[in-house]
Parts: sequence; structure tokens; C-alpha cells
Amino acid sequence: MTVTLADVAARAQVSPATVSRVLNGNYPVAATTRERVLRAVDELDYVLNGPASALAAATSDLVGILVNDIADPFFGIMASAIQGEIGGPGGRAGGERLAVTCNTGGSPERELTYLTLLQRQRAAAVILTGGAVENVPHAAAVAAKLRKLADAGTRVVLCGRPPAPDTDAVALTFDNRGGGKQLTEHLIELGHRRLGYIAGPEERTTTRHRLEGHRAALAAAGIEEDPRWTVHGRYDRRAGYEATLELLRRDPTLTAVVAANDSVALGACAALRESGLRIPADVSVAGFDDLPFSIDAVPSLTTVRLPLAEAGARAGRIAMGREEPPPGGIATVRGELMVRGSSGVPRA
Amino acid sequence: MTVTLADVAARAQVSPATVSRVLNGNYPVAATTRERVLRAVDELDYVLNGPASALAAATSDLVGILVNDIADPFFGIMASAIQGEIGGPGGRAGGERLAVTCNTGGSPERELTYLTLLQRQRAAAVILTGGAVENVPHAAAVAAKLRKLADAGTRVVLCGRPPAPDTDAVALTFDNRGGGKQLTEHLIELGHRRLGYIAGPEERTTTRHRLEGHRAALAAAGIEEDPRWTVHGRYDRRAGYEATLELLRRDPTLTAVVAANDSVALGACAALRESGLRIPADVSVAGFDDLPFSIDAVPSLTTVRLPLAEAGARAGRIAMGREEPPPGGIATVRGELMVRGSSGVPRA
DNA sequence: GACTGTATAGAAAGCGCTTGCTGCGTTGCT
DNA sequence: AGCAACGCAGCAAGCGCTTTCTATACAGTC
Repeated sequence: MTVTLADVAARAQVSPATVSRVLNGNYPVAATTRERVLRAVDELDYVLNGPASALAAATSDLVGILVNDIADPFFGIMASAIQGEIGGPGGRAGGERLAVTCNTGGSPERELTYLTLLQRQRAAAVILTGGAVENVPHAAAVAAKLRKLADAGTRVVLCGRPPAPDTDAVALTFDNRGGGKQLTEHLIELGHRRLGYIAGPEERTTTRHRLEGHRAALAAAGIEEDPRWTVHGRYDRRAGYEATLELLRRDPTLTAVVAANDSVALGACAALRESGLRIPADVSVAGFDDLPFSIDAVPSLTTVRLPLAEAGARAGRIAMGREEPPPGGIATVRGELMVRGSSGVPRA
Repeated sequence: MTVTLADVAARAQVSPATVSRVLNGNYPVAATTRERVLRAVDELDYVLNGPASALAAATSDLVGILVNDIADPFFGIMASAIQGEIGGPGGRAGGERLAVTCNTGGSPERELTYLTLLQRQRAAAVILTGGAVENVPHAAAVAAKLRKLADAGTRVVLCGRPPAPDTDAVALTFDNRGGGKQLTEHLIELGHRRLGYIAGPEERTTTRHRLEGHRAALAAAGIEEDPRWTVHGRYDRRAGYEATLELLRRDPTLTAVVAANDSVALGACAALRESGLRIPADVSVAGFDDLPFSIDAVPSLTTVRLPLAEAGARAGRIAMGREEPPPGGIATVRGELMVRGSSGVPRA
């Protein structure tokens, strides 16, 4: 029924071993023989059996990418950049690798499940993107998995995620704290003194780091923070909308709202507008990430640009062994403050 | 080094066959034996070797999802919905399946490459999302691949993509033509007579269908279309921005701009604003898809909502054999016109 | 011309798992 | 009590490929 290596070998009048070597190209095969084999492959429309070859060679050409939310461009952009670096040549069997994106939905269990699945597939590399969950047992479980993966020869890279202790996973970490600080500093410079903050889910590292940056800026400016000024929610538009209404209810005198990310900021803008407030005349708004749509918001969003595509590409190259990991296995990727229309001088 | 089935068997004092059957759960095993095996699995921290099991069983638990652009929420939302239906139980080996998203970047070659890779992995199912490329040889090549995949037992489902002739792939097709027609009818009803159209890349089915719907509406209203009113571009914000400037240059009297999708529409809005035109007072704008950010645009975008998540979920269930395919293997998924702030009565 | 070295191809032993078939002990039936 | 039927576990034969080791055929060397 299905064509196998042996069929190709028979047709090309060589041994299966030779066909395998032609296909993997890491062993001298005479040009004429190679040609004959290739022709046979073509004529029979032969497709290598991946599992069989993975079993025999004890490696596979699968590369796993874990994302928290595939519907969120934040992850989509990174995943896209990673895939761009993975598809190309650089390995065995024609160099084609299958980059697979796995959507954890932010759930710790699914994260572990996917890691197990990738371990089961003997993945060539695994790249984890986005913030981690701050839960000690879970973090330990993940670290243990990562260690096992590494032991089995799988390269592990973290992209936009804090380093995993007791692991030799390479980490490209976003400087969320620094970015958050810069952003709030900018607002303080404009004259804001009463700033609301819409944070992400409490248990995520990204959330904590951005919030810490924000608070550091407040502290440095001698502004005492009112606990009512912080609301937690998910990283989406709707959460931003609701959180903003809540913030307004708690303290109608706020002159600025800093959002956990751009989607949240968009929701915040909607809520402010519906409440009859002008942006930035009445309330300034700031986001984080600088996703493509942020520049099109009205007014365009002041935010912190994270080089998602660059970081993803780099992570991809490191995972493929085409770029040296940073010294110590850890690199910090900084964001860049983008001052745009949504932030301005506070009303008198 | 690595733990194998045999190790588990030895530890549990049973044969490897029994361990395998416990793990796959499709053969009667006495409860006490099962328990003993499970304990051994746990103690040894055993992880099944995917390739080996795929080889022996001639099937794998991989499900491939092909998308044109993973950074575009249009695809992200579908992929997310599909994965949601795939992760759960419903098969062998604990029912866990690895849903993998492959980013073709819209390139026909990469599409074929990924299909081959999935064929090579003996994927359990493959789901192709988004429009197809209208190129006869390529379409034939894809159809041939799909046929081979189906022959090998891989279930093939198309989601938001036209049916593939000579294939028994199940197709959930978006009614792009109908949606486009409705949208333009709406604008015509408002009184618009000079409508610019920013189409997607020429070779995509989605592009053609939406454009056909637009033209059908024009024709039905007896409006003769000026060839200058149509510009082609990519499905992104930037293309919309540039195309709009071009349209304005060609005919400054246009009172409406219909965009190929929401991202394009956002770019169009930006261009219009920069040109000093008010939306919708001077020019109305319409998009397509109704992505989450569209409602937050200012003014919010009139568009056609496509039930991406629902369609994706359904495609996922069909791919997993948990839902009956539609009669004839083809179903049309309709969009819904969402009239919002970006469309209005044309200026006098 | 005998000997060593090099280039290329083949034989065969698995890789770790699944599964058809066989075998045995036990229960159900008459 | 005797026989059939059944439930459960093991044996062993692969699944299709990779790779080590071996064999052959030359070309080069003194």
C-alpha cells in the first residue's frame, strides 16, 4: 500500500541503507547512485515515515512552541518569528523541521501536558513564550520537565519569560519592570499624580514585573499609592473595559490609567469614552507591547514597544543551534517607550 | 538511560504487552494488574516514546492546523478554537493529542511542505484554514496531497476555505461573497454611489469572493463601477493605509471605502484621518471579519462578523470524529452584518 | 606486482512499541 | 461432574528506518 524505503531501494537497485543515506545526506554516496535514488523517490512519490525515522535515529524534527494564547497577536508575532527561523535548512533530512505551536491557554496543567507530549515526541527543541505562572509547585514541575527534556537532548529556550532556576534553559527575558517604570515616569513627568493601574492576572510574572516597575516609578517620585488605584484582570480588552469602570467608580479624580497591555488599554479607552471623558484631555492612557493596532487607536496609544519579532527570531535561531546563546544563558530584552497621542498633560 | 516499556513491565512484573494495553486502555486488563502497572509507570516516571508507538500502531496523535498568518488574530482565533476541541479525550493513549499550528505565511510552497511534513508524521488529522491560492497547478498539488493524506487515514477538514474538488475533505466555507454583498448593500442603502474597494492579494479565493459580492451589490443597484475604485494589497493595516491614499489620489470624490478585512480598514481609517477627512461624515469605512479590536476603533467599525471560533470548534470536532460532517461534506458558514459607527450617510 | 588506502555499497542488528494469536485458569451451563 | 466459554496475560513478529560494521573495487605507492 504505502511506499517504503525498501520499495525505493528496489526500484533504484540499491540497498535500503543507501537510500537512507541519500535522503539524509550525511554520508558519501556516488553522484550517479544518488541521482538514481532521487529519481526513484520521485517516481514512487515516496514520503519518509517520520515516526520510523525518529525511532531509529532517536531524534525528531519537531520543534515545539508553547504560547499562552494563540489568538493574541503578542504570541502570534513571536510564534511567527520563531517559525520563520525554524523552517529553513539546518538539520537532517532535507533540513525541514516541523514547528508546532501549542496553545496552553495560560493553564499550568496544559503547559505540563504539552511539555510531556513534546517529550514523548522526542522534540528537537522547545520554546516557551510569555510569562510564567508564579506557583511554586508548578514552577518546580515545569523546571523538572525542562531538565528532563534537556537530558533527552531537546534544546530548551525561553522567550519573553523569566529564567527557570536549576535549569540550563536559555532565557531571553523581557524587561517588563524597566518598561513599566519608564512608562509611568513619562506620565509623572507630564504632571500626573493620581494614576490608576490595570494589572493582569495576579499569578503571572509579567503582571508582577510590570506592576513593580510602575510602583518603583511612583516611589521614586515620592507619590504615595492609593490601594484603590490598582485593579487586576485578564489580559484582554474586556478586562480593561471593566477595570476602568471600576477604577472610575473608586476614584473619579484619576488623571491617568496605565494598562497591563495594549488590548487592555483599548478596553480602557472605550470605557473612558463611554463615561464621557476625553483622552488625553481628561484622562491619559498607556498600554504595553505596542502591538500593530496600537498606532491606529484614536488617539494612538502611548506604550512600550517590545521587540517581539526580533526576540522570537533570536530564540528560534538559538533553538536551532544557529546562534550562540547569550553568556550565562540569560539575556534581557529591553522595551522602548513610544510616546503617542493617548498621553498628555493632566487637566488642571 | 531512558526508561522504556520493558522497564516498566519488569518493575510491574508483567509483560510489555500488558503495559502497552494498560496505557492504551483498549483491551481488558484486570484492575489489580492495571494498578500495579500504573504505579510502576509513576515510580519510573515513564513517558511513552511517541515515534515508536506511532510506528508500531501506524497512527499518531498529531493534528495539524495550517494557517496563513499566525500573527493575525483571524487565524489565531480559529486555531485557538480548534485546539480547544482537540486537546480533550477522544482517542488512544489517554486521549491526549498534540495540536500543532503550522504557519504557511500564505506561501503555496510552504503549504505543501507542511502537508508533506504532516503526511510524514502520519498525522491523525489536518485542518486547513483560510482562503486558498487560486493557482491551478498548486491547487492540483494540494488536492493530490489531501487525497494521499486521506488514503493514509488522516482526516482532512477545511475551515473557512472553499471545498477542494476531487477530494473528500470536509469543508466549512465562509460565505464571503454573501457577506461582501450585504456590506455593500448597506452602504448603497445609506446613499453611497462612489465606493472605493481595497481588495486583498489577487490570487486568493477570499479576495475574489468578497470582491464579487461587492460588485454584485453594485450591479444590483445599477451602479457602474469605475476601475479606478479597486486597489489590491495585502491583508494588513499598512496595505490599507497605502491603498487608501492611492484611492484618494485616483478619485477624491469617493464617499465610502470598503476594505478587504478589519486590519485593512484600520489602515484606511488612519489614512483618511491624516488626509483630513472625517469618518463617517466625509467618508464611510467598512471592514470584514469583526475581529475583537474592531469594536474599539473610533468610530467603531461597520463590518461583517464571521463566527471564527464557532467554525473552528466545529472543524475541530469533525476532525476528531466527534461530530458528523455536514451532508455532502460541505457547509456554508454565513457572516452577519454589524452596522456601527464608521458608516453613515454620504456628504451632500 | 604486491600492499596499503580510500571511496562506496551492503548486511544486519536493532530503535521501542503494538497486536494477532496462543494458552491457561476460572466461571457458567446442562 | 464434564464441557464450553470466557477473561486475562504472554509470546513473538513485525512497523520502517538508521547505522555500525564489513566487503568490495579501485587507485596510488614503492
